[in-house]
Amino acid sequence: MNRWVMKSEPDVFGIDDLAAAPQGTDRWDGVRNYQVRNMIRDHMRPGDAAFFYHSNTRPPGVVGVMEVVSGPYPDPTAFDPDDLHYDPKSTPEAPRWYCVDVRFRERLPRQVTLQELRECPDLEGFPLIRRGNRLSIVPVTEAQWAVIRRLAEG
DNA sequence: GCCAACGTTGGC
DNA sequence: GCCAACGTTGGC
Repeated sequence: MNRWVMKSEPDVFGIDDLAAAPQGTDRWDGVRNYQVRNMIRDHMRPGDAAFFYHSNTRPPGVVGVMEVVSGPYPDPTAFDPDDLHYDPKSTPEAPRWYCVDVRFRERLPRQVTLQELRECPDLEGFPLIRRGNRLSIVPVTEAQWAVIRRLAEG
């Protein structure tokens, strides 16, 4: 089982939106970065756990936990000319972009802010807190997962 | 709203 | 294959 942090802007799609979705499940689509695409396509599997991270908000940070509930499959939004994430270079025959379904598991007892993550000595080298990191999905080790969980307990 | 960081595009 | 221009992300 792999562990991840997945970022989304709460103004666009936040933890509350996921919790309110049917069965608490929704498609994590719209990824248009090759590094992130590769992580989804090659390493995400059903049963993986993921922190839900609110980006581009004040304060940014980890707010909840979800579970990957599908294998990777071609991102249908890439095929839809009316979609914001339409990419004519991706076709059903040769899909360029991938997505997974995720299910809401829980809200954390309290948000763990980016600042707290940065200030935590046990998280040194964690890619999420690297300056200039722009990947919307980041792998998390079991140890890092436990540290973040503990921070969320307050 | 600003701007640093970084990915992508396209001319050459 | 280099690199400048441009667009986007995302913290602040």
